[in-house]
Formats: sequence, structure tokens, C-alpha cells
Amino acid sequence: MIDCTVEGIGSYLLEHNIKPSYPRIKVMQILLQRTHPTAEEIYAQAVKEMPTLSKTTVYNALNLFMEKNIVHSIYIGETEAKYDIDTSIHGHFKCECCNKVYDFSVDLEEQSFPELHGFFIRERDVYLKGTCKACLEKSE
Amino acid sequence: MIDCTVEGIGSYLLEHNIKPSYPRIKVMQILLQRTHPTAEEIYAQAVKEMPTLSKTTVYNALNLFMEKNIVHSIYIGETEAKYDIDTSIHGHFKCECCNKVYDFSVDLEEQSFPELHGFFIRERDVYLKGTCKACLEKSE
DNA sequence: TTCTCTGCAAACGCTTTGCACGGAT
DNA sequence: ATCCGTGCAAAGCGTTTGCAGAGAA
Repeated sequence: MIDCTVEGIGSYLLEHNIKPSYPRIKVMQILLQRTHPTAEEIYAQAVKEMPTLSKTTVYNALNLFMEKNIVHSIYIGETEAKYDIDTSIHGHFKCECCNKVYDFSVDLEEQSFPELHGFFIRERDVYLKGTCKACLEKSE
Repeated sequence: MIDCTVEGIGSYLLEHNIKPSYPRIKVMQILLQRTHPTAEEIYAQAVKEMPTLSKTTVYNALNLFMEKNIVHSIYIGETEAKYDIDTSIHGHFKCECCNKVYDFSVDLEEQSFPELHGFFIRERDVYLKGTCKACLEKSE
């Protein structure tokens, strides 16, 4: 787990060869405290504390983080990207009723894909959609 | 398997409560003969035989097919949607080298998702990315 | 100085929307 | 007469690009 302070995030970024500028630290901090926010959400929150911040800078930071493999983008339902600091393999479930996105673990390693024999698999994404328990109980 | 003639597609559309207009039949025909084409590709091919066809009509048809659940959109890599007549559960592998998208079967039913106990799952998508066998062999 | 980061404005690409025309019922 | 499908043009939206200025090394 990453230390959420400015210093903690700063050294975390340095470890990954990213110069810890203030906007980058802020973006990273928001990624840590929210679960898969959109660029818009990150911008909206960060701009409160950095009035001159531009959306371009948020995108710059996010794209840099993805290059360095410390952030992952997810596309579920909308065309708008969500960003996830958890780069381990896990699935995303989107409730079509409340729009909440849930994480869950999947073991795709276990599955063999005979059709993909000899392929090199770098990235795995599992997206499920449906209705979450809370919404199902509400509508009863 | 659907009969690829104009009549065959026409009755298939009727079965799904879709009025079989000529543009719709043409779009469906292209979906049947290509594997997950983009809207652009469908338009480019269809316009050859229907010079007055507009892209809007292609989108109208595709969106209608998706509403009626006979076509599925897939988003892998690009923001551009690909469309798939195969609505059964299967995975998509995108080769980052040649950009080809391969289908493969997955058995997600078998997997239990303890975190999603009590959830209703309507749709399942598995996206893998990496390098396909052909590209790996080429680069050796 | 040189290199990098920031941030405005504009461009981009895919998709949707508004709206009017034409054909079917 | 009403309804539905088509297709043009324009708008929409998230994201990227061009570029100039500020700041760090």
C-alpha cells in the first residue's frame, strides 16, 4: 500500500522514474483515494486546490502513469475512460442500475485458451455488466 | 447459422421485430461476412452498392440491432467500436502487433465470483491483448 | 542555457442529434 | 393523414496536439 502523503507519493513516483511535480502528486493522490475515477472527476477535485490546473495536465499525468504501468485504464459501458491504480489482474462489474463499478478477483491464469496456444498474453480484462445486489434488493 | 441471402436476412430481422429495409439488410449482410467490422468499414463496403447511403443510417441500423440484442459492440484498444453478430459469450484477443482481433471461447460460468454473490450478471466480456502466434514467429 | 512541465486554444475522430424529405401503411 | 426510415449538416464529447511561456537543473 502506498503512503498517501505528498512525500509518500513523491517517492513512489520517483521509484517509477517519474518526476514528482505537484500536479502529478495530486492526480496520484486522487487515484488512491477514489476507485476508478474519470479524468473529469480527477480534474474537478484537483482544480479545487490548484485553480490554474488544466485538464491537459491531468491527461498528461494519466498517460505518463499508464506508460510507466502504474495506472490502468478501464472502459466499461461508456466511452469515457476510468483510471485504476490497481494494475493487478481483476475484473470489473458495472451495475447498469446504479452505475457503480465493483472490483472482483478472477483467475484467468487457470483457464486455458486452446485457441490462443502460442500467443503471448500481456493484458487481461474481464468486464461484467448486470445488476448489483443492492439494486436487486431495492427493487423487490 | 443465418441464411446470407436478402430473403434469409429479411426473415431473420422480422423474427426480431425489425422491419427489413434494404440498408438494414445490407448492414446485417456485412456483419455476417466480416468478423467484427467497424461502422466505417460497414459503411465503406455498403456504400459501393448503395451510393446514397449515409453513415447515420449505418449507425441507426447498428444501434437498433444492439437494442434487439442481435449484435454486440466490442471496444478493444481503440475508441472506435467494432460490431459482432456473435452474441454468445466468447473472448476477444487483440494482437498489438498486427491489430487483428481473434475470437476464442471462455467458460466464465465455471468461475465463481464470491465477491459478486447475489449479483445478476447479464453480460460478460473478456478482452486480452498481446502478440499473436503469427507475429511472434515472424519476429524470430 | 537547455530541458521539461504546464496550460490555453484548437483540432480530432467517432458518434449522436436535429430536422426535413419521401415512402409506406 | 400518420408513421417510420433515411440522410444531410451540425453538434457533442472525451481526448490529443500545437505551441508558447514558466520553471527547474
